[in-house]
Amino acid sequence: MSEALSTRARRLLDAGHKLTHARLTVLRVLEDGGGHMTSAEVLDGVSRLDTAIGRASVFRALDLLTELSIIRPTYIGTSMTPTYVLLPDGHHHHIICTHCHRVIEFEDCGLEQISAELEARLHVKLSGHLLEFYGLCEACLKAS
Amino acid sequence: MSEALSTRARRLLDAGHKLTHARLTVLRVLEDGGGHMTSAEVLDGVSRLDTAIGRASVFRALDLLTELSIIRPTYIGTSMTPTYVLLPDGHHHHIICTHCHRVIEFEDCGLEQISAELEARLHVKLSGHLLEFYGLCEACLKAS
DNA sequence: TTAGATGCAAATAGTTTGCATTTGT
DNA sequence: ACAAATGCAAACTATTTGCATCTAA
Repeated sequence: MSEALSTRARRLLDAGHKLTHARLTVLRVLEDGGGHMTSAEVLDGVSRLDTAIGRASVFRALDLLTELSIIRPTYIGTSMTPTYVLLPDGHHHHIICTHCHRVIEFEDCGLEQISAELEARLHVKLSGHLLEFYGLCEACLKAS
Repeated sequence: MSEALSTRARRLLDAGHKLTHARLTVLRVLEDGGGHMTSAEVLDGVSRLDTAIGRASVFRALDLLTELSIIRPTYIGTSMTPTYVLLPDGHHHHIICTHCHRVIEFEDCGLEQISAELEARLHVKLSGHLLEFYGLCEACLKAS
C-alpha cells in the first residue's frame, strides 16, 4: 500500500477502521460504477474482481460506508432493495421520475448555507446531504 | 363514503385508483403514526384496525403511495427495511444522526425556488422533494 | 501482538406472487 | 357490469448471524 490513499479510504482510517482488501474493493467498485448501484450490482462487481470476497463482507462494507456518509442508500423505482449513491463531496442531488424511474442528476444549489445555519441553530455537526426531487421527466410529461 | 375526501385520498382517485378499504386504512395509519413508519409498524397498525386486511395489500398500498409521491421510503439507521415518510405538502426535511440514528425534523428552507428553476431548466414537472442531512446530533457530538 | 475484520453457509425475515374472490365506480 | 383490487399462504430472495480464522496496524 505505497500509493496515496484516496480521500474516502483516508476517511475510513481516520474513523478508526482498517483498510481491508474487502472494503477497498467495494469502494473501488462503487467508484468505477459511477456510484449508483444496487447491492446486487456491487456484489457482482466485487466478485468479478476477487471471487474470494464473501457476500457478508460486502454488506458489512456498505453499512460502514453508509455510517460514514460516504455512500447513501436510496430507493429508485419500486424495488425493495436500495441503490447506493456515492456522496462525492458529502452531497448528492437528483430527480427521480415517479413514472419511468429515470434518475436525473443535477449540480449544487446553495445548500451549504442552509447546512451551516442548521449546524448553528441545532448544535449538530453535518457531514453530508442528499436532496431528491420527485416528479415527471420530460418524456413522461409529454406522454401524459 | 359521504364525508369529505382527504387531500391524499383525492389524489388516489384523481390518478385513477380505487379508494379501497385497505388503501384508506394504510393512509390513516401513516397519518396517525406521524408519517414516519417502517413497514412492520404500518403492518402492525393496519392489522390493529382491521385484522382482515392482508399483508400483501399493505405492501401494494405502500408502493402505490410511493408512486404518487405521497410517501417516500428512506433509510434510517442500519436496518435494511425502509421507513416511510409522509411528504405533507409534497416535501419533507430531516437530519439523520449517523451515530445514534435519531431523526431531527426541520422546517422548510426555500427549496421552492430551486424547484421552480429546475422545472424550467430541465423541462420536468416536480411534485415533491426530500432533503436529508447526515451528521452527528448534539448528544453524539458531545460524546465524541 | 491483537483487536478488528473476514469468509463461509445456514438461518432469518421481509416482500412478492398467483389466483380465486370481492369490491369500488 | 367489470376492471381493479383483495386476501391468502406459499415461494422467494436479499440480508444477517455465529464462529473459527486471518490480517492490518
